[in-house]
Amino acid sequence: MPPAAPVNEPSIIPAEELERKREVFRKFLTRNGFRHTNQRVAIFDAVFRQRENFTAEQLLEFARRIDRSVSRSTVYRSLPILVESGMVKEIDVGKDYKLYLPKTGAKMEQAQVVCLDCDKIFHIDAPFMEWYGQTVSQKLGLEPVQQRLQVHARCRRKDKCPNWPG
Amino acid sequence: MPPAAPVNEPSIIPAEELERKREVFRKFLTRNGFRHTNQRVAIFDAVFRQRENFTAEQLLEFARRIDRSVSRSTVYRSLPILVESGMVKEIDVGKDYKLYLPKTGAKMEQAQVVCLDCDKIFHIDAPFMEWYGQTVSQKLGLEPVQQRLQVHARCRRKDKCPNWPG
DNA sequence: GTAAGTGCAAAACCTTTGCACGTCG
DNA sequence: CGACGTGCAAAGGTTTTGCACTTAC
Repeated sequence: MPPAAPVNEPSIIPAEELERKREVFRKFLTRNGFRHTNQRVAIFDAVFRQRENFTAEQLLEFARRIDRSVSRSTVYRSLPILVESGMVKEIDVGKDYKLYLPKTGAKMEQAQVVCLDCDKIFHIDAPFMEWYGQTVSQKLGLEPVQQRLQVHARCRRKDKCPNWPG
Repeated sequence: MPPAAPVNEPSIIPAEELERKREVFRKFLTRNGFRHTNQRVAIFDAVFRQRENFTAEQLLEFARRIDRSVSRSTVYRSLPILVESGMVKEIDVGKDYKLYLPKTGAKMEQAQVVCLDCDKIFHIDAPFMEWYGQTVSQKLGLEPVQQRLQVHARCRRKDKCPNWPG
């Protein structure tokens, strides 16, 4: 059961910063031979109106509020580009859908604490993670690409969960 | 593209130890109100003939060599029981299928290093992982259930990968 | 005997893809 | 114009489920 649709909130990011990010994205597209389409911009904007992590399906709904013509295919085809651009983070916590998150600022590596009762995800800095990935990979003669540290936990009683809505 | 079918190797485990494990499993079933069926035993035996991690589909094939009547449904319905019994470990490395592994002896927490080029998975002791999960969960008022640390890396040239077949 | 287990095939679910049309550059 | 992008619907691939039949206890 994927998370319900998010509420359409105004961007957390100051207008000027958003504009700057849009410009970075535009340059990324051009530089890599991608085209600058209305749909991609709508999806991009939808991403940066989020303050929580969201699913592809949620992003579709959100982007459609900005541009009705955005289709599911385009969302799914755009997400890898957004991730590749480094402006969006993709998280896989072992559920059957992936989660996405706008990258604001230069964040360091983070671990996720996933509450199995209320599905809330906490993001926690884990600076040692990168070091660990490098060390271990090197020992095996491999080249580290990415690492992830996830803790699955329970709040037991939903109303006691620090992040339970309400 | 899921891994190819495994080769049917004899059990790594000494016959007597396997017998003992079978008994533990039998008791687990009885104690929890599950029934002791031929199919479950065949699946159990199939698991403990493996020395590498395997998919549900591979397990089906393997179990069928022991008991032709084993069906896909039964494999998928048995795996959660095997995992719950603590005798089989389930690993999710972000591919679209889960991996399973017989638990031999009392292993400590392990991290996985996943080679993105050859799909090989290395299991590495990471004793600090449990400590980390507890510490972080406690800070959030949650009860830790499980944690996982995964490093995704590349061997770049397949023939150079320490685990590339051949 | 009766509740639990099983096999089969269909369904579920997110994600990907083929194809014809649209549009950016 | 010509290649890249898009929408739609159908396909993909693993895992789950409904149902009628078996079987363990």
